[in-house]
Amino acid sequence: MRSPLDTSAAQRATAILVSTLKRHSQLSSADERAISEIRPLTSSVPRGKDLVRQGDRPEDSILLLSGTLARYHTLANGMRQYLQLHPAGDLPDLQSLFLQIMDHSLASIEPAEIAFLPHGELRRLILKAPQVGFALWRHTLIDAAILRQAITNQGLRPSTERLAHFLCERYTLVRAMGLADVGTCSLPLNQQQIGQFIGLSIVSVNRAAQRLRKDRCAEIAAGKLTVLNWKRLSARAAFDPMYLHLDLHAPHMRLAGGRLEQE
Amino acid sequence: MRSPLDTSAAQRATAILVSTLKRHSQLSSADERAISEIRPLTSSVPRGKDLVRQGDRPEDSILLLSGTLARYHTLANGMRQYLQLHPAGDLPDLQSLFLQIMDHSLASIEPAEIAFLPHGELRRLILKAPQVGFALWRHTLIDAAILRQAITNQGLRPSTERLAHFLCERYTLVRAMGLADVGTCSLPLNQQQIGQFIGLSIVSVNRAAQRLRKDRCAEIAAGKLTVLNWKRLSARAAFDPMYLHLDLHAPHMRLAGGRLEQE
DNA sequence: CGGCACGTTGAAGTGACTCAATTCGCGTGG
DNA sequence: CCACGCGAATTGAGTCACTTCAACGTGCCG
Repeated sequence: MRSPLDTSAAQRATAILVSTLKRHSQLSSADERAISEIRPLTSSVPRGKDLVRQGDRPEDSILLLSGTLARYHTLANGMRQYLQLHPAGDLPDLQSLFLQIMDHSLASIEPAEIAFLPHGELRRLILKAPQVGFALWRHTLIDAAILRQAITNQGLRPSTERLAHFLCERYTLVRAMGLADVGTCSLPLNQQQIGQFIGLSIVSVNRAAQRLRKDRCAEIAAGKLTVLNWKRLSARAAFDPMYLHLDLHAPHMRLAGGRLEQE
Repeated sequence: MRSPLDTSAAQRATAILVSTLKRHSQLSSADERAISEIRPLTSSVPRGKDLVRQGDRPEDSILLLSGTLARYHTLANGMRQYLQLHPAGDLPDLQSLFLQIMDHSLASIEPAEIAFLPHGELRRLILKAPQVGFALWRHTLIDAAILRQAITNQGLRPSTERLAHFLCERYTLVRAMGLADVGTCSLPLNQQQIGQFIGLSIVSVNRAAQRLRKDRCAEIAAGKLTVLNWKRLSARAAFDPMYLHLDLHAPHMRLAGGRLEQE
């Protein structure tokens, strides 16, 4: 499954890692050089495959090069709760670097390309370039901030507002990754899965989505989210992107097609 | 408010920090010495006071010496969602070391003693003793694991099971801190606040608590949780403490009064 | 004694759930 | 080309868990 050492693939991976970390952290050129010395193995996975399972003890952390991954919990009765949706560029199980046992699973939602960053190499990298360590740490802290919002979203918001918030977050994150056109981004989930993210039944997701569509806020169709009116959508969700700790004025946010606040 | 430099208070604080980190991480004696060189300021706060607010940019992280703190979100409409309850020994806003802006608030639930660990000193400590940095990082990762469980708890479990899970987590964490007698621990929350933790109305909390009491699982009264039958309680919650990433066989777990699994 | 915070209870309302049927889009095979 | 199957979206109907509202009990403290 894992491809043999391939220099160009490794370079692509480290370049993606650098740009992901630069989204929220400053790196010196020495830091970047240190990162580029990692030689990760890369691999392709089809849709719907578990990369890591609850109870596993992984020896590498995953960098997502393309596609979409998601983390989830499974209860004994088989019910599933999705925890986080990871767009390309993300580091979906960095925590396994310091937590031996996986307390959740990680699956591919779309076909994906991934790079395996061996824990040993990561530790060496962090010792050699502490600022890179801080950037990685910050990355895990932003993850935690996103989890906190998910708690509040589920605890306090009724279905339509809850869905709206979920969509706002997704759109903003994909935009931040520089992967979205204006007013639209991929959302490779069916209504069942969206429900498992935000704690709603499939029927409720459907009706909430219809309300958002009828009110010309947003539209979900064919694995794509279309934002019809960002102002209305984000207002409905009471969405404040502060918790994502992104630099919303950074070039990549502007490049991605203009005013996040408007339209 | 902050007391002047006091050597013995600082020593107490660093000792608590060491024992907290040792709960999940190994520290060399050199690491411990490096930690003990921190000279934090300490302070007492009454019940119900915000230590840090959403939007603040703190310059130190807080170590809780005694009492209880909680983190929470506030929505524009004034609704409150509690996110995490921190027993003595915990580091409730370590993330501010790398995330400039607070995306949530931190308040005292009980009168508390706290130590302020200046970010600058923490960064120096981490550079000097990387293993301490790893331990602190691990601490924030366990926090994230707890947040993930909270999402699943709210998304998947009905009221009684949800409350049961909340109680199991609280009991296990306080036990791990070595602060609980057998079968009982402090829970300085009223039913309103419990509801704001687990996303239930005060009435539902009341009725869920009654069911747990009637079924001889657990009892909540006067700021105290009494576990009547751990097996039944944890089974009802489908509670698996793995996500807390504690060493359940460590001496402090045994010292705290015996078999966590039983009675 | 009065006030207050907290817990408890009953009753009525409702948002979300389950169940079940129908429709839609799309790829596949006859 | 059309029939078919299948997964996903949609819809309606009935139910239920949790909510809100409102009242009342209880213990504590000034």
